[in-house]
Amino acid sequence: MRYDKEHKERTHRHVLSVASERFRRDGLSGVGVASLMKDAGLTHGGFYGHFRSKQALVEAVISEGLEDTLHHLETAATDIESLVSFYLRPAHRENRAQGCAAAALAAEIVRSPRRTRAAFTAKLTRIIAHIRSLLPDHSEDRAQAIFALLVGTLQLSRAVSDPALSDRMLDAGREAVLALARSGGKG
Amino acid sequence: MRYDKEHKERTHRHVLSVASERFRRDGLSGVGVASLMKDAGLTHGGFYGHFRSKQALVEAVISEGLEDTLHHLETAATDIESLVSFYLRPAHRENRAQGCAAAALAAEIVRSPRRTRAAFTAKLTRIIAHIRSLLPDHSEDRAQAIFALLVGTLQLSRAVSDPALSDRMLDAGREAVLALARSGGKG
DNA sequence: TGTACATCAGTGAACGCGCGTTCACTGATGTAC
DNA sequence: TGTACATCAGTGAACGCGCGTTCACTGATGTAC
Repeated sequence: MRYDKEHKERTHRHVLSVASERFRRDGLSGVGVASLMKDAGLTHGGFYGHFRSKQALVEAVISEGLEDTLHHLETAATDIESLVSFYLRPAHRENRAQGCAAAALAAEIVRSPRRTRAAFTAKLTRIIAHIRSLLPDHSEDRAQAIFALLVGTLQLSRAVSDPALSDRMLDAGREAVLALARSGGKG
Repeated sequence: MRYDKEHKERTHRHVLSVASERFRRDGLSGVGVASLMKDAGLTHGGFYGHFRSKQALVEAVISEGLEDTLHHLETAATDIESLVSFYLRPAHRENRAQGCAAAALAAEIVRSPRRTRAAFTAKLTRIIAHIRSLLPDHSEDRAQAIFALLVGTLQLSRAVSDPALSDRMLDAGREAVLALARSGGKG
């Protein structure tokens, strides 16, 4: 099976994309290499032709996943109202696999090696910078708090078993983000 | 080895307490039954004399852990300023094992069976009710948003690899919670 | 244009290991006589 | 008070399974002649 020049690169991206969805849905430790490669339509042995280890894949997924989230925010959210409606909409709560990587993976990133957390930090900084650009006073502190509020609200709304409470939390989160955007930071 | 009447109950509580710390530190799927029982000073076989399954332990830990968090908030936080200083202090960020169970376990609770999420929801409701009681307007929406902001801020501050950014996020979170408490909910 | 060969992405058996769970067993001690 | 026995919390070997990783191999096809 010899393939054309771009074949391997395409497969690499495909595995990365499948991994990105599976990790967000089932967690970093909830997805095995074999099951992941099966989902990608390949056998497990081929994995190591694309990534040095599972940890290397995790790192790549975190970079890719947050880059993705950043891209979504940049295109869908050109003002704070659309940001908050985009991020805290019920469809986002229901769709973990394609949703925000920070919200899905934060807890496991905490337990990851420094290198992985550095990759996360780099992307997070850019997401916060985008939010900052949407704020009337461009407050860095407020942008940080707003993203934390978005992530926390999405996570809790997903964890809760009562749909009415979950909906209400999304609404409360939306209102609170707008209040924070209005009130301005401390600096 | 026959023991006095309360011996088994004491062991049960001890295993639960060790599990509670280990789960918060290493995640629900990062702690095996054998390693957990070794930490508790016992052998793995004895586990099933105390819990029906690992999932049953997880449920118990979530209930216990959030009850604990509620208790801490009730005793340490009698106004919104002390709540926010208590929750977002650096020592809390550093001490996952004894810290807020909601922040440590939310991501994995999302993927847990309905029963487990119901246990979480029950305790979460009570935590929010306590925060609500500290707010000038007793706004339920604001209380929900404030807890989401606390959880999100703690998680992100733990995930980030840059200590200065992490400190700043705690500060920004504190300021934002106070702003939310002041500005009042939508209702 | 036709043939021989080198390439290399992907295959799948095998590795040692830890997982959750079961179960026949141990042995210290409370209780019955 | 002394002895025989029942109790039962805890032990540790064993189960089937999936984990991450390695490696000798396959075989379709681009390239050299």
